[in-house]
Amino acid sequence: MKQQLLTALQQAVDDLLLAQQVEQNIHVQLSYPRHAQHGDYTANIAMQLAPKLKQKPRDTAQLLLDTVQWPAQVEKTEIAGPGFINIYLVQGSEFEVLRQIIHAGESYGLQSKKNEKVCLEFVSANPTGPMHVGHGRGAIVGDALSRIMHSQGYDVVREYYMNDAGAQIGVLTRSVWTRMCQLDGQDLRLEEGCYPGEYIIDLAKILLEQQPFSAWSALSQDERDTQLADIAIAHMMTLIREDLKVLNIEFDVFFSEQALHASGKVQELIAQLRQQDLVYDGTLPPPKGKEVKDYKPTVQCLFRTTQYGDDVDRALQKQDGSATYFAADIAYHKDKDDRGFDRQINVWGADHGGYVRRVQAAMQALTTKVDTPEVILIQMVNLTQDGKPVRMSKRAGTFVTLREVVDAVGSDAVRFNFLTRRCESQLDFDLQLAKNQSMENPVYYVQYAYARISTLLNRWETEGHELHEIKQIELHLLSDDQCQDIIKKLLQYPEILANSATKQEPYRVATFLMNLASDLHSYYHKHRILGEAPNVAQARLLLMRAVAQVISNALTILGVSAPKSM
RNA sequence: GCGCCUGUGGCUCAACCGGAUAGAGCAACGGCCUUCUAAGCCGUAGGUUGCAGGUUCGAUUCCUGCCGGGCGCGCCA
Repeated sequence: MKQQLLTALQQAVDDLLLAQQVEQNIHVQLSYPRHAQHGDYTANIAMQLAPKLKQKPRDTAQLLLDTVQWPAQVEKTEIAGPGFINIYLVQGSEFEVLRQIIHAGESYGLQSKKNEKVCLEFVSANPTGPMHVGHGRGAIVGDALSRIMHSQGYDVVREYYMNDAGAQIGVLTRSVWTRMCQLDGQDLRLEEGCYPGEYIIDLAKILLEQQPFSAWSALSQDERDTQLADIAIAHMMTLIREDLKVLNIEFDVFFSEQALHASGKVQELIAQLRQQDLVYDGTLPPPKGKEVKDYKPTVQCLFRTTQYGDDVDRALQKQDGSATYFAADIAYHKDKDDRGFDRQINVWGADHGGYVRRVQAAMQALTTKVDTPEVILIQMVNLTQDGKPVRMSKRAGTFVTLREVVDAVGSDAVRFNFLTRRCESQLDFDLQLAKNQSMENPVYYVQYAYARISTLLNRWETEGHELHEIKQIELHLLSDDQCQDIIKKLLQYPEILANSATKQEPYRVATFLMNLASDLHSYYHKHRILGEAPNVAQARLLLMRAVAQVISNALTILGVSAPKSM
């Protein structure tokens, strides 16, 4: 419907521009007025057009209205306020959406295949310990986004980049080995910087069960480190996968940084860049913003990222000649491009904000694609306990695991809680509050609405009644304001979902659900359904079915369950 | 110092690509369960959208400057 209106109006605008010999393209937008008194749809086009035509907006609106060929469902139009064109549909045309929903069922809101391959990378937490609450936000947003984009026809691959190479793996093996030594009875202290968490001790025990300490210590240090690292990483990834699993999150691809190094692709890349004169040997200025004691200017292999908008050129090799994290990361993103993805989207924590530009710069140099990868920065989760801030750090061992929270309040509550806010806003998460007052979580508000409807439908059937086909139902019984509000929301759901995908903002779906649930609760309270005359009951049940369907569809897309009873 | 994000009732957040009268929840106060789930509903109170300019017919939204909060700024990852 909206599309038809747009087309009609656009035609009139184009004609008008042509007639007035204004060479400009302007595309019409229709929005839903906040107040019902302003019609079913409203257009602000006249106000945008008027200055270009040197007219008064209301006059322009009139000119447009004189020529528009509206579809038959348009009852009337009016010019209002400074020049809005308000459109009113024929009574009853709004019921079409109910027919659509009942007919489409689970697929209401979905879109057909777009033939666009998207690589969505998220979580990518270091395999050095279980996930903490901060990781959870990125995990949930990324997962929800993948579902939302999938629903809109994108071909989404969900990818986890395992940082299973580099210094933190050394720290991990050192930590484990120290614990193993301690378990063997040695009086050893955990070195500065090692991971103090309990989970390391668990791992140490597992390793000692595999073979006795004597066997481990018989190995050369290199050999031992390699073996320990392999097992430790595998173990940590298992933990992480389990943590994700309880949140209903799974990945298509786990991409290993180590494998990338081993394949020689990183060195290859550097060689290739050198050939293209994109790297050079130079010195970096000392870092700004904080005192650096041991800064020594050294000659390094640098990538000319400044040519693509970065602040300084970035090092690809450390002093010892090994590749930097950045070098591997470029190779990784290049690899994704080679794998044929049309788009790369990365969900990163805000602490990686400064890193975005250099990766994009590198990708621009390598592929000429601008804005690749697209990065969604998730702002930090400020964890508090009883109102007091808790610093989360794997190194300090002061973190609250994601698992702990999920076990306490459940996947649905955690997911929805993290999805109700925009990614750009910081999030306070009080552990105690989350556990105690989980009932306040808006997810229950939404699920409750669904459960109420389910009960109604269930009772209706157990009492031996049937649900009528939509053509038998007296739809005009759904003409009061409250019904109309609900129907309008149902109508807007596909657009909300589409916007949520294009803008990559899952919170829109969550917000929509809360609004719809609010309407439902209000309606439910005000109107009886089962006790009414059969024709009234049938009509209202139809509305209920449609609402339940949309709630269920939207919850599913957010990865949240829709229980039939609570 | 520079870059990114952010500032909306006491608190947590909405407001569709700039639209008409800025909306919810929590907290406060007052009501509603012999009837489909009170995890709910209805009402009252609470706002100069951080401040100052600018662009526009029109600004919470865009631009500039200031103020406040967060994150980041070597060869760590």
